[in-house]
Amino acid sequence: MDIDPWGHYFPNRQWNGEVRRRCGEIKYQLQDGTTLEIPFPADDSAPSPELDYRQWKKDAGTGEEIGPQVRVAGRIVLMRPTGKLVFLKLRDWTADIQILIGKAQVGDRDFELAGNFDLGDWIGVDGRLGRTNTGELTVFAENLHFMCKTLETPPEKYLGLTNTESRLRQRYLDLTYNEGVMDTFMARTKIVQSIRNTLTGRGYCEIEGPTLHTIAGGAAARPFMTHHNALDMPLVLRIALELHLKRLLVGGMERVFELGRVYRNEGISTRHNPEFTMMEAYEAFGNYEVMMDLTEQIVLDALAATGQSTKINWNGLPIDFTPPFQRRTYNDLFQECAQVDPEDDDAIARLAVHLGIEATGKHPDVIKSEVFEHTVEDKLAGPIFVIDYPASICPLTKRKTSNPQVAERFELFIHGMEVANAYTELNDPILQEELFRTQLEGQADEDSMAKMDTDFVLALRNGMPPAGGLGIGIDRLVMLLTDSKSIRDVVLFPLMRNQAD
RNA sequence: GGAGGCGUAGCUCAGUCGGUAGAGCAUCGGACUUUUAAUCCGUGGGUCGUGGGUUCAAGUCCCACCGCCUUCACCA
Repeated sequence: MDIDPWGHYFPNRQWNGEVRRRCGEIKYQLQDGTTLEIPFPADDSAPSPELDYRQWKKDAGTGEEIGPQVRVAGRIVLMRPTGKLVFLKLRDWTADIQILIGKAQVGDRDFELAGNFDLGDWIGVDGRLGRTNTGELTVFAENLHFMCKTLETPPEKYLGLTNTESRLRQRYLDLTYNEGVMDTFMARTKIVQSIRNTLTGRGYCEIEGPTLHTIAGGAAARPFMTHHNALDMPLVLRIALELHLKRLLVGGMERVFELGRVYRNEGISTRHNPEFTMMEAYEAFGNYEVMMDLTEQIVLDALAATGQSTKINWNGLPIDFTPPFQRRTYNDLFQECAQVDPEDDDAIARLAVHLGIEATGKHPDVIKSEVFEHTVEDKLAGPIFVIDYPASICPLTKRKTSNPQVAERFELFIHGMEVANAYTELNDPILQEELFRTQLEGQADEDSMAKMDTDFVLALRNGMPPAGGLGIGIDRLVMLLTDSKSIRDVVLFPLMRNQAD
């Protein structure tokens, strides 16, 4: 075979999906020179079940279909050779399209080439768009272009690749051969793009902060540890975006956000991956009320960007995103779900013991928070903003002027999942230093907050404008908007252990 | 880390009471100019996750380990 299998250049390619949309251009030409319209809707790629295409063709008289000249490229996912004809199903990331290769039409040389095609090969085809006798939209090949060979056997043509481990370790096969996988990840990019558009549309600028930190701050999580050789300095991977974005507020970036990866050295589950994507946005002169409105807008825009209405299903459960989302105070929900007076620390401690929570030596608000997680969070079908948290569990949040025991914070819950977390940012350096110090007491060394971030306090001493701050877990939002049960379905390459030999 | 499930051909899966390792698809060879998971004829393909143990004999029973899934724990 004198065809270079690795070097064919194939410019000006049209996507298979676009080619399929052109099927309305096909004319059925009769022998007397007149033409008939093909009796299919222009956007319909499948034959109409009511119509017997063979019979229609017979009734219409002998003639031929003349479609536009098209050029397609993709991977061969199905091959049906029948003597001197070969039917292929060609797949690109927009759609599948059938190719018909006839020996008389493409010539001996290209037909010999077609005889060497394997499932999984990448090829390009020049030809005319038309319909076969059964009515299927097809490119009738005139020239073949061989692009790349696959050396591995593809998955089973009907059942696909179902083994979970193989799907994750060989995501490229999952993307190509399993229905809906590509759609989910395309939806993810649309959601991410939509979030950027929403924020930049409101005057935000996007920045890239450092991922290597000397102190892992902005959240309570165990960090991954690493080391810089030339500086002989221990470093940690960031667990949140917060503290550097606030430094930028100090510097005068009045609306700033980052959308990027954070790393937490903790357990793995259907809702946790060690590295995940977070979006944090900070708006000077805003507060948590402003951030609630922004959160709604981000979610609604993302729904629109993925072509969905405000009423969707997740995991068989309905979600109604019709704004405004419900807003309930922490204490109200506590009273309602835990059936205990949210002000009665003793009663809460008794309930904690009853629930099997270790209560001794903990701050009453910490106990309250754990009781809240046990009794309230699972019941929050949402979308619901839980607002006004106990101040002592919110070290980076501004207190209500009317009640310093309450922090201006909200979390957005949907079906028990925490999707967003936001507050009116604390910009009092004296109080911030004091709260860091309080956090230090009784905390284990590996806990990230157990280090005084004097550099951040110094930043605050230079004056941070009052601001609202918002964090959204992108992976969880994508899970909800793509009806995905597991975070592994929305992370292209989730962390896996070394493969067994 | 605890509990439960799973691991057999490239893929999807059977494998009985412990007694010669099986099927479909895919591969390879042949026939076929309108197929739709094409069809028909023929063909090759295995360290049964890894390592031990019991036994005359282990894919099967026992132990340890590796990996994946679920669930709990952990998790601002």
